[in-house]
Amino acid sequence: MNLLAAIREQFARALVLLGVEPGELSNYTSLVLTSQDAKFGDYQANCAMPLGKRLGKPPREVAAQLVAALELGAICERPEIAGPGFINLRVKDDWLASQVAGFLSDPERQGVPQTASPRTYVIDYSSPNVAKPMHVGHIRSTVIGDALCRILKFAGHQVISDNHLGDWGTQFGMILYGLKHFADAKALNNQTLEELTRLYKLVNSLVEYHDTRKEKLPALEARLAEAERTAARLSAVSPPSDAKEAKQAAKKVRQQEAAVVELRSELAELRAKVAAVEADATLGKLAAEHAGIGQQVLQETARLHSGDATNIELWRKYLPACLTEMEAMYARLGVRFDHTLGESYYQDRLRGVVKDLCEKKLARESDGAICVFLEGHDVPMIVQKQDGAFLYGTTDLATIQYRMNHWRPDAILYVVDHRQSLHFEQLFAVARLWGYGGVELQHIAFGTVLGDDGKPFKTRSGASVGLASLLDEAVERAYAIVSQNDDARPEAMLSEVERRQVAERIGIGAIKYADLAHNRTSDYVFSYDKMLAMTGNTAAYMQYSYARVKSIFTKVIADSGLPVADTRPDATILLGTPQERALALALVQFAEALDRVTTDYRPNHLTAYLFDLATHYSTFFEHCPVLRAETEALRASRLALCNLTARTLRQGLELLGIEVVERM
RNA sequence: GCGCACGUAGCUCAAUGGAUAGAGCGUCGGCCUCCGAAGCCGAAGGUUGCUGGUUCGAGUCCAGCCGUGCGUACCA
Repeated sequence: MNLLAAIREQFARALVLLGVEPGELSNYTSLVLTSQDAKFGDYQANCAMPLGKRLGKPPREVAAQLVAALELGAICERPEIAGPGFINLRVKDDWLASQVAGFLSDPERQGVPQTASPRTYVIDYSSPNVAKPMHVGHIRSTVIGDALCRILKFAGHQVISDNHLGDWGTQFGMILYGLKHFADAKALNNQTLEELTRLYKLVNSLVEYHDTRKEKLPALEARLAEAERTAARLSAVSPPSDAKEAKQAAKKVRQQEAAVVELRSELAELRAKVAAVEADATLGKLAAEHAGIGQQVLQETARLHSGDATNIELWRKYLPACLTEMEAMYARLGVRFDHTLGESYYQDRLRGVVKDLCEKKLARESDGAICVFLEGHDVPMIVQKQDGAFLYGTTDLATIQYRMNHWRPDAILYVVDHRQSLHFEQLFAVARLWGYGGVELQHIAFGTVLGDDGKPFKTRSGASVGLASLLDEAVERAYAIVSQNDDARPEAMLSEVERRQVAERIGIGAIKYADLAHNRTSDYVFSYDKMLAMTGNTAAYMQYSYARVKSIFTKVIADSGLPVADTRPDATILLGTPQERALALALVQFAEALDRVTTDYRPNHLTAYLFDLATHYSTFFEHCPVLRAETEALRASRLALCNLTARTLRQGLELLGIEVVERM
């Protein structure tokens, strides 16, 4: 059971007796919380203060009435009223003990209830572009989305995971252009994917080159000139006599000068990039020969969309190589999807979407494009370009329509970079106007992965880091750590094969855990050293904690000679020390942690819980001898606590998509 | 310009409108003839960017300012 939920139910009953309307109950029951500080008990109810205000009675009096109306005797000690009207609750030791004992015969769920109101979720995550190698930016979407799928499913919801691949957009137009102009037939045959990647990168850099020369550089030069003029003007003005105004004016000058410096360095960077292309004999020649490449790429894309036979055939022929590569990556990450319906899947529905939007007067022509104008937005959502091509917004609308028709979900979650929040705001607004008001549409936004310098994580040369090499590096470092530790033992414990397996799990786990442990909405700094640290809130530490618990059972097996060293499901749990009690309470609160994750889709609540559980276990382990316990009954009880801790750690990590190791 | 995020210990980050804002790393001090010390026990470290407001109660909500990042009509 969910202890917090059970206590809240009791409070709901009591609140009704005090005259609170059923519709307002949750305003008050939501103020029943786990205590931040153990000295205030295990749970606290803070509802007497607002209720007292509402009823015009002293809060402490209301608290006393609530306490009198509560029927929590089976679960809690007599509630205490403290301060202005806090009601502090302490869970009874014997109730805790019997709950925990019950978990022993429930290895699948450890007392975590299935939700009473199951919903159907579609979770849209990962969604890489084909041919464009997956990079560090894809990891968060993939890892967070996968964890949310696992947790919602475990909670008893129906979950449909869908990988909405970018397999139909401009990036494939680049491949098409590359195939037609730069392909090496032999390489294309033998090393298809490598060649496609090469083509993508080549075309992309040429497009970038021309775009920079024609658009970005002039724009930046204009901005710089403007900034320089403003700076000159500001510094020419004589300072105002008023001290405060003078200070502000001086500050403006400083800011403007700083802006000029920044723009100059930006300009120098762009010029250097252009110069680098021109200095490269091959690249420079290609750039000169393909001056209109940007437009041409868009035309290739448009031709694909309009059903051009050649482009369709090339697309069919070369898409599979891209997909195979992705599947290998997902296999390594332990991520799977129920569906992989990419953008291409919806291409024949796009025309109909636009037509329908026009007929319903939601969309209209503007500057040659078909747009949906939305109240409160300066820019419209464009659903069809001047050249007739559709955009990802169009595809996203078609996708919503498809998902609603086929799966009838209660919620669709999009696990996508926060930079796309404007797009989703518009998409959801249009979807609601279009008739999909009943479904919960949520952008599960997350922050950028940064390097040590606080800027988006890149290699030293400025390229984005490929996902494969990222994983390799983490696993390599994990291997070094595992080997070093094992070598430091009097006698090595792990075989080479085992070391490799452990390193893979620790390395991949480290990356996933670091991602999940941070509040998803904020950016976070990527650091191998931090994520692979054996101390602190890391996957390695959690895995260590698990292995350490398991080692007790290894010892039991060795000593007793019994093949299975599990605890008896009928063991009695004894909670004679504060450490045992704290551990038992932590075990019971697993359900609450999962609940917190599902209410606002934040996996970091689960990592925080697991770290807390591991810490409670360490304290328990330090203070309470297990195998050398004073009595046989105490030994059985403590072994049971160890067993349940191991199970909860394993289960919790599994819900995050992280594998444990039995020893390391 | 407009819009959206964010600003918390030296660093990396938590915190559901609740009591004295918490962890880890780092620093300092204790604890291994004893189940994995990758640990435990303890100390130091904060005007939660600033100023107001709402509230019995604000890191959290509102307004204004300062700073950072991102986005802003035909890429995704």
